[in-house]
Amino acid sequence: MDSKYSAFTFKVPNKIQKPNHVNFNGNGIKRPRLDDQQTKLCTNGSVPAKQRKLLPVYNVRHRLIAEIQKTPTVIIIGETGSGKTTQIPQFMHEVNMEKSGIIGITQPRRVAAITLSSRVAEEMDCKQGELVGYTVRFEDVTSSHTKLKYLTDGMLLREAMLDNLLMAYSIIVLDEAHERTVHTDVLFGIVKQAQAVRRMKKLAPLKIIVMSATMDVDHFSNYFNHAPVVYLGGRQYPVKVLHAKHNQEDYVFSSLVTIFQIHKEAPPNHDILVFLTGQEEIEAMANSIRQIALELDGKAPQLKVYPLYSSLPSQQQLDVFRPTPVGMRKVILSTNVAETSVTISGIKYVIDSGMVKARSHHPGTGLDMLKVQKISQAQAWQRTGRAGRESSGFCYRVYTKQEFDSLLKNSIPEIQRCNLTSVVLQLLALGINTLEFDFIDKPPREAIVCALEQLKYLGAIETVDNPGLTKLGMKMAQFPLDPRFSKILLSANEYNCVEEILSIVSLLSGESIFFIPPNKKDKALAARQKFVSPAGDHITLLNIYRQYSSLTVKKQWCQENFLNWRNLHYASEVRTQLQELCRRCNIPMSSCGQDYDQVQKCLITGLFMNIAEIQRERQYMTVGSRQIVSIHPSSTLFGSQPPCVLFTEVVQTGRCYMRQLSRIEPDWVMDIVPNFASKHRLTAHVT
DNA sequence: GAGCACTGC
Repeated sequence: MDSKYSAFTFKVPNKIQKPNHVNFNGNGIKRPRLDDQQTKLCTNGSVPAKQRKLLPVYNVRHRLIAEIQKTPTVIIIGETGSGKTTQIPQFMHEVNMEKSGIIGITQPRRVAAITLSSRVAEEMDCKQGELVGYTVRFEDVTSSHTKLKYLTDGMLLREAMLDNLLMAYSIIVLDEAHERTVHTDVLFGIVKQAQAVRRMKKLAPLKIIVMSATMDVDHFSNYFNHAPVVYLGGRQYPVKVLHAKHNQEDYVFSSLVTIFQIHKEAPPNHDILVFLTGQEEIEAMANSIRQIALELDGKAPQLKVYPLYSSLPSQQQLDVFRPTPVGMRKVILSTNVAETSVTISGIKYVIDSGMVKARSHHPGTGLDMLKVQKISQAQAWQRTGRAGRESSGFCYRVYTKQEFDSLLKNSIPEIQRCNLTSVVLQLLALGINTLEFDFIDKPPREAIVCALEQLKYLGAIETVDNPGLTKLGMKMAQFPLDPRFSKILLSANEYNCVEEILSIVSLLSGESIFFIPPNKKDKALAARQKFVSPAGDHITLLNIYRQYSSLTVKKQWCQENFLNWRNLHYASEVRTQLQELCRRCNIPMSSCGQDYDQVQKCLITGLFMNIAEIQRERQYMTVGSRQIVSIHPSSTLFGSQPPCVLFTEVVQTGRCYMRQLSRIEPDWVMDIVPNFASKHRLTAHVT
């Protein structure tokens, strides 16, 4: 019970019986509708039917097609439920707009690409992979007959690296553009350039369709040379928005109080979705709710509480989707996974804490920060919309209208707050200097220069001022990895440990394989102890992977050992893919057996910028950027104090924590990267 | 001493 929320958990039952109430204003706050002055091609929106003909977009298909045919680029703004993503590609195909090419429709997420493709294949009465197909990592369900291809934006970016004019496509639809993922943002520039070059060279034209749910369309339109904008109505039910009347000091507490205000009055089976910021907060609130609900026994419907966050094992995530038993109420406590990635039916009430945990990158120090911060207005509306998917609903904002008005209109695009090393390398592979790239929103120049400097250190480019790719850099760009990991993999043969590095890099490039349930922490840690190596986290990961891959019945073993099967399985698929790429690069397989020093030395070839030396009791300083850092409590090295460590990343939460680390010898650094070591005066603890 | 938003190749 050492959680920072534990005190809170016990106070709540007393507090809640006092007249402690969050007052909400409900007077006429309406979602800003699409401007009625604009051409609105669609109005109808209430018929709940499966058939295509009843989708709002169907009635306007002729005008829509005419509009798309007129200009090379069109922006389509459509509300949820307009049917734009499934129908518009079909309409275009019906009039053979793609001619001899194909229609590519990008999605930010894998599942979306797969499910959309399967729905459209069904509607067109064909098998997936024939006329309609999809391409995501590890899965290419397309054939030479495929005309409608749903794919992740990252996948299209990979394809652009083989052909930057994207000649296979005659139409590219960039869907969910408002999400502004790094990949979508880069694609904006790539397709815009491909379209211009194809026109200039008199090649087959490329039509671009940008689909978004945002109202802020001028930005997109201006970027694409004032492309026309088409508006589509949706089929969203009205949601009544209520704001807190007074400022709330504690969004967690206010959310909790609001849950019970609703619970005491709302009819059973009206489910509640609460947006919070992270695992610990969610689990703590789940406990509070369960305790309070006990005291309400008989006075309100029975409550079922479901935490929801992405590191939850799949089975527990699936529980959320089971229909609520009659006479009961479901309360789902979710991170922002429920904003876009996961859709739950039956939600009548949304409680919006107004907060989100977000990662931001600081180019100068190379540090990442994970900070709870205020959401944007667009995000607030996205959350609100989750209450109106099947019928009208309510959204309780645990913050005032004034606070809402003071929020940013849109979230800062990812490209302006992430590490750009990968992007810069990929653009270079496309022959583009990032400093000159036509971004819709430019990332800070400093961030680009830092990325170039890092690539120089890794040996991927000639110089920062003349960033031509080296032979090594070209190879690195082929790997779907952080450039530092690509470098490590490409060095592995020198250290005779390609097998081992393949495993470690695959595990590092996915999500955590450990699942530590808050109530069984001791058992989970004891289970992990069986794999722990004194060398640190990287070798511990290797130990786990070696055992995992030797087993035939893996799922049960994972469960017994508190390991996340889904993530381990994913890592094994990554590993297969990387192994194939190694084969194509003529890297022979090799293994160092138990000689783990080889593995550790190899890791230094890519992570030498991430070395820290002990300064005093439990306090470390990074060698390059001179930052004070500590060992993250999740590390197997937490508790020990090795003089010199190599880490995978630093994340600042409260303090700056190094995550995924290995103990190393300073001498190794001198040998492997002598220039770096002497430049930064590595203190080589001579004994 | 004390903590892990979310995607994606």
